Amino acid sequence: MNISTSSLANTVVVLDFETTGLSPNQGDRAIEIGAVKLENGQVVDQFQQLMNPGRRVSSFIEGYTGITNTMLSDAPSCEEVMTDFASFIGDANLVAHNASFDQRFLDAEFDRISHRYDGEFACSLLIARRLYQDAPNHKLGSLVTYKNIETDGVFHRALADSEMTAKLWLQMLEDMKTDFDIQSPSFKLMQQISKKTKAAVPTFLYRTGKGRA
DNA sequence: TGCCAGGCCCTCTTTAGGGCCTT
Repeated sequence: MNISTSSLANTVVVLDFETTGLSPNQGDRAIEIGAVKLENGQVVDQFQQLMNPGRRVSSFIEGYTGITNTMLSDAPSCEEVMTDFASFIGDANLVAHNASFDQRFLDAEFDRISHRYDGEFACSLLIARRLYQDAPNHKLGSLVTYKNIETDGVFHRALADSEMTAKLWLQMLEDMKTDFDIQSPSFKLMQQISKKTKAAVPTFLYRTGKGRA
């Protein structure tokens, strides 16, 4: 493995979209993308950009995100922003909270610019449901409180949410070290966890930590 | 007019239904 490949293997981009609604299949578009790049557990870069979806957003979305039609009127197009974002992520693996949602919008927006990427997704929500089975719920904000993760108090903006998700991701890696003696949890291992039943995860992690997987 | 997401996951399940998550 050469140096660049080795570096890529340890690079993860944690991302979050703000959008006009819940479904690109129903015509919804991205209005903001935020992301942080992690290398070997350290934040090395970040990305945040509003984008103009070409139509007005609802008052619900204005209230939910704080992103107004006025703010979007001067923003570059989705196509411009997503072209820049494609360069930012490269082929790194990706993390998001409820990743199926962000993956749908990433794929839909990349389709519009005919861009393909090779990275794979891991879902912090699915992993948290398995690792933190005693949490009151698994909303991002609730998990941040549950794990005493420091925030700046901003929610539902793309960069702030991606930063919180990145901190949650690193916390989960740390907890796997302390609770299951897994010193360097790989991205693949995290994906494996998200696909196992909740009941099977503790035994799986115990055996992995003891090198018996 | 009325409807409108999609995937995961649990259970009073599997020939189903509904809550949880994301905006």
